[in-house]
Amino acid sequence: MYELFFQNFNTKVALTKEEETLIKNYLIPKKLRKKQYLLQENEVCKSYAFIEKGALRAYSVDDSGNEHIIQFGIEGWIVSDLYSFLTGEPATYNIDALEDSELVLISKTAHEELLQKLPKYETFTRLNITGAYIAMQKRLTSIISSPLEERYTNFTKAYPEIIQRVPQHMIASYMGLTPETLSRIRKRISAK
Amino acid sequence: MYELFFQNFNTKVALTKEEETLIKNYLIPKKLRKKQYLLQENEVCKSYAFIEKGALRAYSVDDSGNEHIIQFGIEGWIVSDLYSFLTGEPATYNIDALEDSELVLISKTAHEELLQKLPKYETFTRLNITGAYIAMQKRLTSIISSPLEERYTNFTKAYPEIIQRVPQHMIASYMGLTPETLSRIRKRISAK
DNA sequence: AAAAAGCATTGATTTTGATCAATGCTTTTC
DNA sequence: GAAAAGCATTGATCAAAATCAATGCTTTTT
Repeated sequence: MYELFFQNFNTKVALTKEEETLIKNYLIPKKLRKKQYLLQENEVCKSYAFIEKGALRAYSVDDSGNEHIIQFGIEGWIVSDLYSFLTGEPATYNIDALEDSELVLISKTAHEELLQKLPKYETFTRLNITGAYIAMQKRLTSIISSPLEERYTNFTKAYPEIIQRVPQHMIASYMGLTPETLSRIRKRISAK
Repeated sequence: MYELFFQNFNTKVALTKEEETLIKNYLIPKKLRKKQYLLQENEVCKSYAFIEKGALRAYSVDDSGNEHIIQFGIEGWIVSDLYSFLTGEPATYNIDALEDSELVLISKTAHEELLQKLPKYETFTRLNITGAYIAMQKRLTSIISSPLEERYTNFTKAYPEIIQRVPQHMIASYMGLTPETLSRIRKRISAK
């Protein structure tokens, strides 16, 4: 249990056995069946989740009722509505499972206590956010600067696993496109 | 000197006089005239900059030679090509001054030493990145989910200072639009 | 003070992606 | 194993933004 979590932690900051035990006391395991929610809009996000197994998505719903996928997550990734988690404001995202999944939850209070008690946990947190920031900045740059075909091929190169496991219309949503448009882009690409 | 920097630092993590002095030894002041570069594409980004005064922008240039503004920064903000700074890879962004500016530079080696020596500096760093992450996520969500008019009004509400100080065609670039389109959107909005 | 450069706006046209609609698969569900 | 739901694709039409082009202001530069 928590194998991947600690493997991931140790590649970022090496832990002693005692430290691992300390952290384990704060972790909460959670299983989610496909389509079940981890978080719903307007709830407060009370924990963030490390994905041990499975796949999830975070999405928002606009005024016209259309879903927009903000983020995917698979094994080894973290999903959350970070804004809600940190501020205590109601979440603007929904998070649900795309496959049966196993999560490790870190509650807000656990997070705060660990930050106090264990400097290595703060380092872990800092590195996680930094990585997430850089990934998101790449995505944003790609959206603003690159033509659609390139954006799609970049995505397939960067996240081949996601392409395998997620239906195409969700990739379209993630890219801010309709499924029809993505289908046509793929056709254009394969014509080359 | 460094007034705003330490004011900002202290609102995030309170420092003793000794700690301030320690940190001061690592800081490098830099003045930049309007249009001067802080960083150019393909250089390695060797420091990040806290803005004491002035305004800067980070932008990328695509294959067709078009500029795309990734980020603005004014007093109290941090600008950098974080990816290049952290990995040592060549920068993909250019950063230049939109006004005569005064910066506080923190070099890569200073950053690493401070992280080692001073836990409060790590907390400062973590909070900075977290804030930047949340701001960027809002921007991304807005791009994917909101109609253009709303995106523009959101932007004006969130960053009225930027609107005041930055020419409109740069706002358009930041939004991923042509100047003509933004002009027409503004016309539509004011017609209401 | 004149010339040049930068900027915002408007109009006409073209391109691109969204929308509406239908079809054929494949995967779930009962 | 039949019915239903979910999914990707294709075609036709519509809407939105980009592009091309021109004009009148400001602000810089010299």
